[in-house]
Amino acid sequence: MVKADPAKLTRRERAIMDILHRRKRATVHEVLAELDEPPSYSAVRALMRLLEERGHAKHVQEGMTYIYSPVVSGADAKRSALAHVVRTFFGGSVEQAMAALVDSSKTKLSREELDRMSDHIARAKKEGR
Amino acid sequence: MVKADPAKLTRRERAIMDILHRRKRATVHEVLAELDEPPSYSAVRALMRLLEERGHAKHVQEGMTYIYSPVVSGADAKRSALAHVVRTFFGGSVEQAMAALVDSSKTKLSREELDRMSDHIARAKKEGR
DNA sequence: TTATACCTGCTACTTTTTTAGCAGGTGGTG
DNA sequence: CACCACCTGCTAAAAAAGTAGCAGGTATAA
Repeated sequence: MVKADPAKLTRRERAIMDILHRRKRATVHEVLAELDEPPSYSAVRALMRLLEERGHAKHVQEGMTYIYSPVVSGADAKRSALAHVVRTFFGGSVEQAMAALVDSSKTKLSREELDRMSDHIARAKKEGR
Repeated sequence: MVKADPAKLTRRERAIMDILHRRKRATVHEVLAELDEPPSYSAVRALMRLLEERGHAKHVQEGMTYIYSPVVSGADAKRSALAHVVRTFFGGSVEQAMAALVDSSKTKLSREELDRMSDHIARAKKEGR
């Protein structure tokens, strides 16, 4: 049932999909501009066509150009990407993952952000009861 | 300076490295057993040798067999994997990532876990102040 | 209309990845 | 010792990925 398994992506394909997820939507040129060691325009185009064919991306036409975006919804992509990291690097422990998340960026988190995070957890506690 | 950039991993290489990260250490057989659509024993062996050659993995010999493990420290790998997900799927917002983390597994998080998570945030607040 | 500057589709080629299997070594067991 | 059951190293070939460039279409402006 899972047609577009992200684990099956090629190196370049993965790089491109990451960009699409980051930007939500992008033209071939935009993708090309963000790629490391960028190949030719033509090569990127071919890959994006392939990604579409395999069900990872889709496009809409706007004027003459194609605007690509990921086919899995943002929410689903987020969930599965997080789940994969939690499973692979944190032995499945959400708690440990969260701790790492808070610590690794300690300096960058404002008081307000931390407050909102507390709230969020408090809410989860209440709902989960 | 970064010799072993995880973004440069091949599809199979990535799958193997994920297993190594998950298990911390593994023999060729153990890796083979966890691979989807497993290739031959020989193929896995070749890949693991390659991974080592390229600086992603290392091995120690135990008796007659090699035990492989990732070369980057667990802590570093965790950090960079999380950072990548946060950047790619959450526009760099740690807060949003955390919210997704809490929500996506709401049912599975025990009261105790949520409490410890709150504590962790509280501690970060104090330290960061 | 003609030229220019975009864009996509496609095909063929090169390079890298992925794979299998042979060669050879080590240790245990009868 | 001779045999069996493991293990790794290596080579070569198949398969997949990555790439370039030609063909052709559409809009815009002179």
